[in-house]
Parts: sequence; structure tokens; C-alpha cells
Amino acid sequence: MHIRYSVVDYPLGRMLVAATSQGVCMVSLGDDDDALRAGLAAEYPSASIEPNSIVSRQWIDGIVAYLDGQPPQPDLPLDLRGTAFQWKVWRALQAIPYGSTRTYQQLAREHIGNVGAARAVARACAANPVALVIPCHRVLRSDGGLGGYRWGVERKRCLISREVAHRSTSVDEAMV
DNA sequence: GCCAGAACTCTGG
DNA sequence: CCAGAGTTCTGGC
Repeated sequence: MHIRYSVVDYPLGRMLVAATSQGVCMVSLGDDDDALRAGLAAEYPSASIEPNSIVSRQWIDGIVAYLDGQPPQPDLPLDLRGTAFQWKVWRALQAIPYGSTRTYQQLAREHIGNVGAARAVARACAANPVALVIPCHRVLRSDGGLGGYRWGVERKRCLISREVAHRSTSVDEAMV
């Protein structure tokens, strides 16, 4: 497998977009370019990663547009590897509208049909390789807590508050 | 290979 | 408060 990638600015820091010939295979968030590159290498240990490569500007722009409330780009190809269970969770996540949130419990009950699978849902969210495209930051704990976030709880809170502020409607979220 | 324990959780005793 | 449930991964034997 051959991977090329770009690291670009986005409103909350730096963003890495990686792609195979099939489509986008990873979108990660951070502040340090080297850390992002290391994360990509760790995620795909057996892939050959092309240094100083570049990913289609159109794809990157499409992903950044998510932050401004744009609908998902229908022509943004993804190349994800996951189990059947993970795919089910990921598709449920993509159905969450901009600026709104769900809990792990809701996802387990409504999309898996098993409330007891809440922990498994969280595990699947954590395995999501494409930040923003699959909005795992919109899932919270049912006790009102943020839960965790693969790329930092702090970033998760920023993303949520940014979305809520951007849609500028009812802001009755009681987040800590 | 197999089993135990952990990881973005939640519920019931 | 503790234990257990559903899924995946990792590390020890």
C-alpha cells in the first residue's frame, strides 16, 4: 500500500490528510507536524509513505469545509479498513447533523440494537481514522461528560463549541 | 495460539 | 461502589 499525505493549517491547529490511490485513509489533528507524521506511520506500519507528497487540494478543502458546517462532500472517496461492527458505528456517526451530539448509549441502542454495547461503540469510535469526516467528536458520555477523544479532549471540546457557536441557534448545552 | 486486561461506557445490585 | 456486558487490541505465557 502506498500513501501520500499533506499537513495543512486548519482553524484549530494543524491537520494531516493522508490518502491511498483509493481515497482518504486518515485525517488527524494536532499541533506538531512531526507528531502527526509519526501517528500516520504508526497507523499504517506496513505501508510505504511517500515523503513530501501532496494530497488533492479539493479533498482537503472539502474536509476543512466540514468545520464551517458544509455538508459532506459526496465525491470525497474514503479508503478505510475496519470490521463490520466499526463500519456500522462509523456510518451512524456520519448521520449526526452538524452542531448536534449523541451519547454512546444512544448509538448503541438505536444503531446496534443493544444498549450493553455502549462500551463497544466507544471503542469503535476511538478506532475512527478520519477525524471530522466521521465526526466522533459529536459523541459524549450520557452523564454529560465529554468522554475521551483520540486527538485530545481539549480539541474535542473546541470542535463542539465551534460547531454549536457556528450554527448560532439554541445554545442550551450544559457542558462542564 | 490462548487467555487476561485495558480502552472515548453504562446499568444494576 | 463494584462488577459485568460487547468489541478489539496488546502483551505474557
